[in-house]
Amino acid sequence: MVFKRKLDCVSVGFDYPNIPRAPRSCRRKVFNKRTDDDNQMCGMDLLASLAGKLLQECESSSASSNAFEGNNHENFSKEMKQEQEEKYKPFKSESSDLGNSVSRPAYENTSEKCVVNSFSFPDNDGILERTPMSDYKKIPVGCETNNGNCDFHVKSEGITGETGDVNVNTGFEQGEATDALGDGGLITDTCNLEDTTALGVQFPKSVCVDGDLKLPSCVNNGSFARHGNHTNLGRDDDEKLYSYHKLSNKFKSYRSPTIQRIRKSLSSRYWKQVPKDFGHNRADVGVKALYRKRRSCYGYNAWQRETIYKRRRSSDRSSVVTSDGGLSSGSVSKLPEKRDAVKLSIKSFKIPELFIEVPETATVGSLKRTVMEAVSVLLSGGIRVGVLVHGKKVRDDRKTLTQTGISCDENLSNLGFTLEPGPSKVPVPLCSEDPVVPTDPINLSERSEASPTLDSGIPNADDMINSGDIVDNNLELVPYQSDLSVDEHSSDSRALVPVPALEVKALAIVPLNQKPKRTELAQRRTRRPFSVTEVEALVQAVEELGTGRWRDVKLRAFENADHRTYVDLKDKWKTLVHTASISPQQRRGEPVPQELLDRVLRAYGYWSQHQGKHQARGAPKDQDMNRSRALESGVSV
DNA sequence: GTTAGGG
DNA sequence: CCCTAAC
Repeated sequence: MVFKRKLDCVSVGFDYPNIPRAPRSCRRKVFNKRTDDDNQMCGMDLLASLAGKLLQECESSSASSNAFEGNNHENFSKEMKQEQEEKYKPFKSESSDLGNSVSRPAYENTSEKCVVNSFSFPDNDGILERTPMSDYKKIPVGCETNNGNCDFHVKSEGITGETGDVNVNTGFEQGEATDALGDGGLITDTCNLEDTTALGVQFPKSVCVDGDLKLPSCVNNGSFARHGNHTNLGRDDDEKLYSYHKLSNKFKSYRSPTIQRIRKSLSSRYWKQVPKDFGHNRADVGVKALYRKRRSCYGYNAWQRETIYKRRRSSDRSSVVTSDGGLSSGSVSKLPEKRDAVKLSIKSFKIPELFIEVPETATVGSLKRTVMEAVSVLLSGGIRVGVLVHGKKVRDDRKTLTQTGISCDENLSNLGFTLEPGPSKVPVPLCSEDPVVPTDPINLSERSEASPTLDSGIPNADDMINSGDIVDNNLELVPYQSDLSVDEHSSDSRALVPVPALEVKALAIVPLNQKPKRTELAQRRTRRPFSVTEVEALVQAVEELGTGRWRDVKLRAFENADHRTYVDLKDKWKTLVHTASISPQQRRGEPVPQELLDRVLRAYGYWSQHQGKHQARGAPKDQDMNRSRALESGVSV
């Protein structure tokens, strides 16, 4: 089903900069609530805050794509339009001429759809091995010709201009991990590719290793010696991914259904879990309902933090065990002598496919930020690592590697890792609103996994299924819940769309009789300041439609901007009127051109006086607007 | 579901 | 941006 939806999504011709709603991880609330106990989690905070910051930038940037081509003749006098055209020539020049046709956003049919099949994580030790890359910032983006013809790198921040092969070295024998993705921050970059597919973005081999897992068998390689104590043990970062769908010609954004979690069993590092929305992202739920629902389902944050903390302690304990198991606490020189040490190198992890959609007019920067946001959210949303031995998932985290059959004596090619949606240990969302509470038996297995005491390591349903999907050392992400959806676990590795089934599963754990504490659960949407372009579109729409038809305004000027509700538009208009009424010195935020503010006042004055009178017919004449404005300001005309 | 207005 | 009353 998911796969099918994905195809639908790709084929549907909707085109709006697919700026996903901000991840909950960016929310201030979370950070404010943090206690001292969370100090250790600052790494995740950094990432989250970075994501938030990028998101804002992304928004302002991408907003430029919200080019409203207001060539609608319904309402405006020619003078007005000419004036506007004069003032927005640069803007209009990029827009298709829609003539007298129904007003359509100029970005229609001009957006880029990219499917990011995978992301390569930066090399943990990339600082040493990174190879310089040439500048690839300017990329030709053509919807028809080069669709998807782009590539994304995940780079460590501060190493601008460089990237490198993705290498996640994993050493079970060490304690402290180095988070290549965490503390240093992430940036994305793009470059062109020589080869693309219709649906997917391919990655140059130098960057994407296509999930190959190289497992040097017990080799005291230079890499290990070099990194010493800093060898990575894996990560505890959480991942989340986006997929964007539009159904019924309406754009829908699916938010991180595939919330996944990497768990590292040995590292003492811990990434703070960022609030995320499990659930309610089912395809059969309308966007609005989806939003509404989500807002009421965030009660698990505190709970989740607690859980994380507990898990971290558990993790630490595990680490100790490992250390006791023969590994001195960090003396690198000793390690090669340890016969029972297991060294393996994970060449790359493949991040699940991401749908990225940006308009052609979007800047490369906004593209980067869009991808960055998706990746950041993915990383923050929860992902976990599964270990496969001989294609069979090892569920018991308490088993030693030896017990599991992982040792240098064994053929490590039998060892595999999977990235799985994390929230199998779904904290119980305090959401009881959704009546859909499937009682899938799989949930039981998931629940048992959440409870270590019940974890017997006995293969269960998802074991079988996953082992069927991932039998080799391929690290491609396979939706952990692929078993719940019929069609998507085809061999197509691209079928890694966030799986709505995950939501079902998450919901399945929702207790029925728990009333949501709305005040605690509600989290604000991330603030997304209106760009000048958006303001212009809004002003124009209001000029044409008046101030009492926000739904129409929405449909006319922001139909494809799902993150702008008509309430948002109404609110923005309210603030615009206020802004226009105060002195420029008192204004904050991105300055709105005075010309626009003048138009705001003009329209405001006019529609204040013509409430409803002309609404059915349309906008006032320019002269009327001027007269109205003059009237309001007490100036005779 | 929309609109209007206070927070 | 949220919430809610009113329609």
